[in-house]
Order: sequence, then structure tokens, then C-alpha cells
Amino acid sequence: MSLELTPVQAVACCAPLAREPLSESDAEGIAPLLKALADPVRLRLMSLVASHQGGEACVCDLNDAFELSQPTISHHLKILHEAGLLDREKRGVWVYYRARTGALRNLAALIGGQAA
Amino acid sequence: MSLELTPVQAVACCAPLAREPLSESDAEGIAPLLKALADPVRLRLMSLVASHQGGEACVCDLNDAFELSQPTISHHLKILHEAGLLDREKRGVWVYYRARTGALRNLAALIGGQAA
DNA sequence: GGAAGACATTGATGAATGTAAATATTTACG
DNA sequence: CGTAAATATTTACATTCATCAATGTCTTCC
Repeated sequence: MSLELTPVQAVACCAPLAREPLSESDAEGIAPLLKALADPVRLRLMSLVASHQGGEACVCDLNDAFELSQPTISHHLKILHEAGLLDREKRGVWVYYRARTGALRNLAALIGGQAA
Repeated sequence: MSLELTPVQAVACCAPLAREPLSESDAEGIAPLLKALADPVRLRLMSLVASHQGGEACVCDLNDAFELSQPTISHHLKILHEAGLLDREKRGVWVYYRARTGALRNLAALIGGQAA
């Protein structure tokens, strides 16, 4: 176990935005998660994976959904994976990504949670 | 009324990420909202305003919460305002910002909404 | 009207970001 | 083994971004 929190661990640590002021360190932990989501391509990638049958999708399927180069899609997937929003599993030649729905729920609770 | 949607209007338009694949145009409408939130300073600003008594806060209070120049805070507030996350009202010499909690709730529903 | 205070805008700069081309790595299959 | 296919990494580049210093605008009060 590491002392460094992944962004996804960081988001489970604090009260909703509207409940009490976010601390500086908490904000610095959470911002990378939002930054990972704050791109149209990555938003669609997350949605494609999360809504895909079985909760996972193969990179081969994802590449075809965009008019972007394969390295670019790979780059975006890496960012989502390193943020902790996507799990990665290699099966044979193919790589499957799976959405961490718990992370999405925690993030949603932080953003939209009740004030009191 | 304009044909151009503000980011905050754009977020009310679609099913949760995990329910069905986000369209390209929807993703391009929502990403700016997340980008506006995806900064530690702006996250804290949103939280400070949203959790402040009365749901609003004066810029004078906000400036003191950071070790950043006044123009920098003004810049971040403008970004949050243009994204539609903060309302702006001038009263005398002071300017008050108010959190659009509905926008935050819509965004949370989009991110963390049930798959089915 | 002039000075002071609150906030916004402009201009400049270094850092981070999205993308693609080229290349590398890994796996399967003959 | 050697070739093909799937995915990742490296390198390079143009764009965007966060920040500050300087300046501008607007309001209040003397």
C-alpha cells in the first residue's frame, strides 16, 4: 500500500461541495479526477465503456467510434486509467477497459450532494 | 434567447454516462462545464460560495481565502460564471456570487446516474 | 469633483494539453 | 522462427491555461 492516494481514492474523503468549504489538499486531490473527465473524447470513452454490455469494452471497439488516431485514443484511455476511472485488463491480443462506477458515484456525490 | 446553449443548459440534455453512449455534440457541450470545475482553485471557490451562509459570497471574502493575486481570483470566478455555475450580482461596491445548485445536481446526475 | 476602494480587463510568460507520425511491444498463428 | 495484428510509447508541435503586474472601470464618500 502506498501513502500516495490515487485520484479515485481521494474523492471518497470529503463532504459535498455545498456542505462545507473544500480544503486545499482535498481540492488538489479531486481536481485531477475532474480534469480526466473534462475532455469531450474522454467523456465519450467513459460513456462508451460504462454503458457497454458487460460494463467493459475492447479498445478495438473504441478506436472505431472516433475519427482520431489510435495513439490518441490510447493516450486518453491511459489518462482515464491513471485517474482510476477505468480498469484495464489484457486478454490475449485485446485490452478491455472497465468503468469504475463506484468512482463515478463518489464524484457525483461530491458535486451534487445536499448542502445539509 | 439564443440558439447557443450555455454549458449549464447543455448538461440537462442527456442520459447518465453509464446508461447510453454520449453523443459527440453532447460531449462537447458538457466538457466545458467539467473543465470549469477541474481546477483546485475553482473547486474551492465553488465550495466556498455554495457552502457559504445564504448560498452566496462576496468577492472580498473569497480573495482572502487564497494566496493568489486578486486578478487571478477574478479570472477563475469569471470562468465559473461563464460556465453557468455561478450567478453574479453587483450590490454597491461589492460583487456577490451565488452557486447554481441545480447545475451541480444535473452534472452529478449525468456522472453518477444509474446505468438502467 | 477628487480620492479611495472593490473588482475587472489587458498583456505577457512559462507550463500543461491534445494530437499525430513514427516506432516499440506483445500476442497469436502458420 | 517470422509475420501480422492489437495496443502502447516516444517525440514533436501548436494550442490552451494559470498566473501576475499594470491598468481600467465603477461606486462611494468627503
